[in-house]
Amino acid sequence: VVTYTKMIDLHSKAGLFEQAFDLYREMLRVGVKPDLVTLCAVMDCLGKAGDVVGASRLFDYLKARGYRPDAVAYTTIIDIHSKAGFYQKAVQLYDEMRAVGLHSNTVNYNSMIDCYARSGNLPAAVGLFREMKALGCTPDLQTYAILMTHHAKLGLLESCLQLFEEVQRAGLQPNSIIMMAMVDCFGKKGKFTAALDLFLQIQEKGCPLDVVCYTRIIDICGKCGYYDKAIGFYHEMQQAGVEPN
RNA sequence: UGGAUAAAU
Repeated sequence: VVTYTKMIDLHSKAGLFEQAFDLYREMLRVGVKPDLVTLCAVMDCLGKAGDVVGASRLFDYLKARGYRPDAVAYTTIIDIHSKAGFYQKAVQLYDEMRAVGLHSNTVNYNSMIDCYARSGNLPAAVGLFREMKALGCTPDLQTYAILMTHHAKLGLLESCLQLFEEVQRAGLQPNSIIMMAMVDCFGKKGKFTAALDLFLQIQEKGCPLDVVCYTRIIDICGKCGYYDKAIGFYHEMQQAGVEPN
């Protein structure tokens, strides 16, 4: 069962959904009984393949068959609904998780914080962030990345800066996602010089910049009217060995 | 030995 589960997961992560499902059918055919971990991997695969209904049905099925979903199983199905835009259903599943006595862990909080923020309820997202800290659940870099990204999208510079300070106070190493959220936020506020300065700092520090980072600085340059700089970064990107997509 | 969470256009 461990081998089949790992194989299903590997194919799913490689985007080979049909082959992942084939492996699941094969294990059933040869009489290997899937456990909760297997079903979780299959749910995740269904979700990534865009079949939210299928994932949801599998979750209901597994409960009906007597499997007891753990926090990972709930996070899997919650996140599938959240990413597909079914926020209410995600929150409903989150409530159910807590109702059955399961505790949120950092990953579960991260997923729910993102869910609330995506749904447009940033106060609820921040509320969960406070709750996790109050309950002794340590936010990680991803927690901050999620919060900073959403604050940046709304141009909430003060909050973004506060979160950035908190990252450093927590002794976490800001990565390019964290840094780019700050760049975005400056750009959103029309503080082009600050955005550009920070981006140059990231470059100087040798922080790995990928096509997403370059596309964002190009976009910011363009939106601020600095067309020459936009083209400049486009060339710089290629000189750095990053291919445009 | 296996499962869940973060950024652009």
